[in-house]
Amino acid sequence: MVVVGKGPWLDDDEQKAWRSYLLMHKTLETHMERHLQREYGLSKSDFEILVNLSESKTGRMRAFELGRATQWEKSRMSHHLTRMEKRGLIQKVACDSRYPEIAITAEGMAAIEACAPAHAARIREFFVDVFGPDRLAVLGEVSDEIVDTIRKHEGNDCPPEVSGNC
Amino acid sequence: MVVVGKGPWLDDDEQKAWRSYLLMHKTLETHMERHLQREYGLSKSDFEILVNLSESKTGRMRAFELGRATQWEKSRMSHHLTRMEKRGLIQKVACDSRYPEIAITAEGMAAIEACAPAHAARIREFFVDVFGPDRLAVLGEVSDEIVDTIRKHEGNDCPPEVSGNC
DNA sequence: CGCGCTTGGTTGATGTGTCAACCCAGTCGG
DNA sequence: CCGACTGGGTTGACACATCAACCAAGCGCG
Repeated sequence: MVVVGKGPWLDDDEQKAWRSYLLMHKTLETHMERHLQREYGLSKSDFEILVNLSESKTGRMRAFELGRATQWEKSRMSHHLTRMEKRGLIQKVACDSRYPEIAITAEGMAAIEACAPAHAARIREFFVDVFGPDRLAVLGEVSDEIVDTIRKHEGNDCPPEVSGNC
Repeated sequence: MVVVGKGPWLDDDEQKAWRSYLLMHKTLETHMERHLQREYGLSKSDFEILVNLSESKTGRMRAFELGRATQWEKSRMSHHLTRMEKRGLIQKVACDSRYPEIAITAEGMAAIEACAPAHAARIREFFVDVFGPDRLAVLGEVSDEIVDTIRKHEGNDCPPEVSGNC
């Protein structure tokens, strides 16, 4: 069924590993998201924003800083921040006349502090501990290599566009 | 900043590996999806469906078989198949009086055959070759272990619900 | 028979992501 | 000073995912 040899095709082992990986990621992601949503009413996106804000010294960041940290497109950021503000998790505060800062609210802080321990515990249980230290270290290395490879490749396609959504 | 010790918290190395992994996955997924979308007009979801249909002997499957293969919720499947039919990639054909079969159309077949080589080449370039055979084999093993771990855990929570959307 | 349960599937409301277009304040070259 | 360009951000239309509710066979069993 699978064409072998010199072509771009994957051989059976490669195919199998790739599909195992895809299934693993989907299973893990679904599990984590459902947990976050059902127990704490936060989506993965909410969580990402709140983590970044809560880890910053001041609890405030500009939208484009969040964009750099999360790798989201700016329109997604804008939409999601609007929704989060409506739910009281963050607040847009005007500061330097033009371009508001995004501030985490007490409610937002409470939400992330409530869910963080359980979230971390799940990462440990289903990911970190199953890998174990050695294999986990290897994964970290390969992950960075892959990101570099893709970045380098995309750099070739569109050199000038840096932080826009190339 | 990070609480260490016996708690659920991740230590620095673990945190770093986990975040590298997340970034890698997002970068890779975004790259693959954009490629598929821009060059071939297919979403990742379209691709998944078409792969399954094109790999089946008859080019036809029931919706719930596709659901088993893709791990999608049934409503997502229904919505997406409706949209794909509207675009001419698949067709719902009535057969056993009740419950249509999903058949890949000539157009759908052409679409996936057109994009498959380039898609496989990208998986090879950015994933398989960066890992290399040894590390890739390890990843495959760990992935299966993780899926087992999560499945076992979820089995504890909700034993009777098998294929529904527990 | 008739009641209820399960299975496969659809529907609609709502929340979320993406794309393209736009806005507005600097800024830089003339 | 004026026009073009850039960077940060918003908007609207649309594609997509999720949830809960529903529908319609078929099955089991009293």
